Amino acid sequence: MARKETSKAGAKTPDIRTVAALAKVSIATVSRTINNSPAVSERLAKRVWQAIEQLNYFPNTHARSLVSGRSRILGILVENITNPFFPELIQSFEEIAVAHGYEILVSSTNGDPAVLATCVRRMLERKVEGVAVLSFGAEEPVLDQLTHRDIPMVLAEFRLDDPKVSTILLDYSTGIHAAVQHLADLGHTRIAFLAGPHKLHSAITRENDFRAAIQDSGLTIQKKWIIECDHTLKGGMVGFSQLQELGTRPTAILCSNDMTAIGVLRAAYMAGLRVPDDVSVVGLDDIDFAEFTLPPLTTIRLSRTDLARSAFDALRQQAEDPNNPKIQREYLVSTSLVVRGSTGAPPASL
Amino acid sequence: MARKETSKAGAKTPDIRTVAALAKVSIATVSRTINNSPAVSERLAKRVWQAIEQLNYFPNTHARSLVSGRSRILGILVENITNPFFPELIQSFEEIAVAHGYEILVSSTNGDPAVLATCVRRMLERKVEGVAVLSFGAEEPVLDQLTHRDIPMVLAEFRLDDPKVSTILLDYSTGIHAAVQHLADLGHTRIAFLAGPHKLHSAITRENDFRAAIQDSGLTIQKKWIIECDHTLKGGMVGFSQLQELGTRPTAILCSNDMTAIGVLRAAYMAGLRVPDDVSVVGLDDIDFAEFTLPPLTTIRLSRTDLARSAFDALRQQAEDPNNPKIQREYLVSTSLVVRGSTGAPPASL
DNA sequence: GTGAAAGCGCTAACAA
DNA sequence: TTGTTAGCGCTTTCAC
Repeated sequence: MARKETSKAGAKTPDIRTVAALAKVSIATVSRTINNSPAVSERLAKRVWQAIEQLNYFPNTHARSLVSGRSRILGILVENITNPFFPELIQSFEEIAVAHGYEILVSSTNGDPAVLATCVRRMLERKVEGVAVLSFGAEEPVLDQLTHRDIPMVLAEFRLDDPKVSTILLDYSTGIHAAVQHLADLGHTRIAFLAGPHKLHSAITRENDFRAAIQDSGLTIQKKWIIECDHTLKGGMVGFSQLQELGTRPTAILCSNDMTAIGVLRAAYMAGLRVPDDVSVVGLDDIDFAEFTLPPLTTIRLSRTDLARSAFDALRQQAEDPNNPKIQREYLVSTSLVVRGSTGAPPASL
Repeated sequence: MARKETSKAGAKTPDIRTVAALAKVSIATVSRTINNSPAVSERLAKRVWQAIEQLNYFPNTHARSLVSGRSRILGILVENITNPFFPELIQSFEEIAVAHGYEILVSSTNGDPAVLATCVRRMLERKVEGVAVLSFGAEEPVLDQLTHRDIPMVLAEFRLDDPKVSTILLDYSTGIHAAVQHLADLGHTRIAFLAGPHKLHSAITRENDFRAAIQDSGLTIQKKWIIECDHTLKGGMVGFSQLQELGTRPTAILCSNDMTAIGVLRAAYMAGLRVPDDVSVVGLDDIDFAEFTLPPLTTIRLSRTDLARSAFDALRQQAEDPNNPKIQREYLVSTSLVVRGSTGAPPASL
C-alpha cells in the first residue's frame, strides 16, 4: 500500500475513490457498501470495509446531501437556552436524533422575531429536513418561510393548517388543576398566579388553565392576583414584591414556570417570610434545580424527554415517510404535580 | 391523487441557474454577486439582487462547502449542557460565530471518552473548520483524530504540541487566592475544599490552586478537608455531609464550582446550619443562578463571554489565516472574586 | 452483482 | 467586466 502519512501536510483526506482503488472495486460499489445496499457480494463488501478501516475513511456529508437531497439535519428552535428547561430539552432531542443518524442545529430566539427569522434562514441554507419550533412565541409569520419551502415542522402549542406541520399540545391543564386542588385541599383560598410574558403561547395557555382551575375549584379569581412576569428569576422577585404591596395578600402563589417560582422563593426569604409557613409556592416545569431549592419546590412536571421524543417523532415521520396518509399530526404531552416542600397549609391567623 | 408538484406555482427551490435566467446573466455573475465580488458591475449586480429577492433565493451551503472546501461550521464540545455554566458559554459562542457567518455544532460529552469519539466523528463528517474543546476532560487520545486531519482546535486547560492547536489557560489562581484571602481576612482558619471529579483538568487545576492559596495564606492544609465531589448539586450535598462527620469541622467551604456550592447551601440548611453565620460557602463560575441562591452566593467569577470569545478567535485565526506565523496560540482568561452573602466571620464560639 | 457515467448546486480557473 | 467550463465527493440510473 502507499504510505502517505509521512507528514501531515502530505496526508490528504481519503475520498471514495481512494477507497475504491485500495479495495480494487468501483466507487459505486464503495457507495453501495457504506449504504448497506444488499446488492453487494460479501466478498467485495469485506474488501471495501477493510479499505475503509485502513484509510480511516468516512463520507463527506456535504457531497452526500448535495446528491441525495437529504441533509440528515434537524433544526431545533428554543426560546432561551439560558433557562435550564431548554438545555434539558435539547439534550434529550439531541440524544434521540443522533441515535437515528441525524445532526441537530440549535438556536435560541430569545423571543425576538427578528432573531427567529435569521435562525430560520440559516437553517434553510443548511437544508434542514425539519424544524422543531419549541420557542413558544407568536412566530407564525416568520414560519411561512418554512412552509413555503415545504419543510416539515412541529410546533409546540399551536396549529398551522399545513400538511407538513405537526403540533404538540401540552396538557398543562391536568397539572395545573392538580396543583390548585392541592392548594385548596391544604386550605388555601387566596391563590395568586405569576404569569409568563404574554408574547409566549405557553404563558397564555398556562394562565388560562389557571383561571379555569380556580373556577373549577369553586374559588374566585382576583384580577390583582394575576401578574404578568417574564419567566426569569428576577421577574419572580419583582412579581412577588408586587403581590406583597396588595391589601389582601394571597396565601399561595402558582408560578408560570420554575424560574419565576425560584425568584419568589428568594424574594420571600428576603422579605422575612417563610415558605411554606407564611406562603406556599408552586412552580411549573420541574427543572433539575427544583429539587434543590430551599425548600424543595412543589411544581408541575413537564417532561422534557416526552416533549423531545414527540418533536423528533413528528419530524422523522414527515422527513422519511411524507406521503403516508396516516401520519400522526398531533401529539400530546402531559403534566403532573410533584409535591415537595414549598407548599403547606396557610397561616392559621387567616 | 395529489401530484408531487406543490401549489406554489410549481415552486421548486430556486437554484443559481434560476436566478441567472431571471436576471439574464451567467451563473458565474450570480455567484460573484452573492459573494460580493467587486468585479461585478453595479448594473448587473442590481438585476441579480432583484432576481434573488423575487425568487427568495439563497445558496445551498452543501454545494458551497463541497466546491470551496470551507464549511463555515465550527464545533463546540462541552462537558455537560445541563450545568448552567455551559449554556451561557454556548450562547456567547454562538452569538459571536453567527455574527461572523459561522454555524455551530454543539455536543455534550458528559465526560465520556466514547461519546466524545462519536461527537468528533460526527463533526469530522460535517467538515467542521475547527473545534473548541471546552469539556475539560483528559481526552487527548481521541483528539488525535482531529490533529491527524489537520483540523484547528482550541483546548481549555491543556497544551498539545501541534501547530493547529491553541490553548486557553484559565487563571483560576487569582480568583482562588482572592477567595482564600477573603476568608482568612474574615477570620477563618479552617477552610475546606470540595473538589470536582479528578477526571477533569479543570477540577485538578482548581484543587492545586486552592492548595497553593492556602499555603500562601499561611494556613495549613488538612487532607480531610479536601473531598472529591462531582460538580453537581447532589455531589455538593454529599460532600457537605461528609465534612459534617469530621471531628473538627471547617468553618468555610470553597467549592470547585457553583453547582457544588448550591448543593452545600441546601445541605447546610437541611442540617440546621445557617450560612454564613455557622459556615461560609464560596462557589466558582458565577453562573446566573448564583445571584439568586439563599443567601446569594459569594463566588469566583469566570467569564463565559471571555472564554467564548477566546475560543472563537483562536479558531477563526486558524481557519482563515493558518499560515500567519504570528498566530496567537495561547489565550488567558482571568477570574475574580464576587463577594455576596454566603461568606461572613466564623462562629464566635470557635 | 458490478461498473461507467451523469449529475446534485455551486466556485474558481480560464477565456473572451 | 462577463461567460464558459471543469470539477468538489458522492448517489444513482443504466448497461453489462
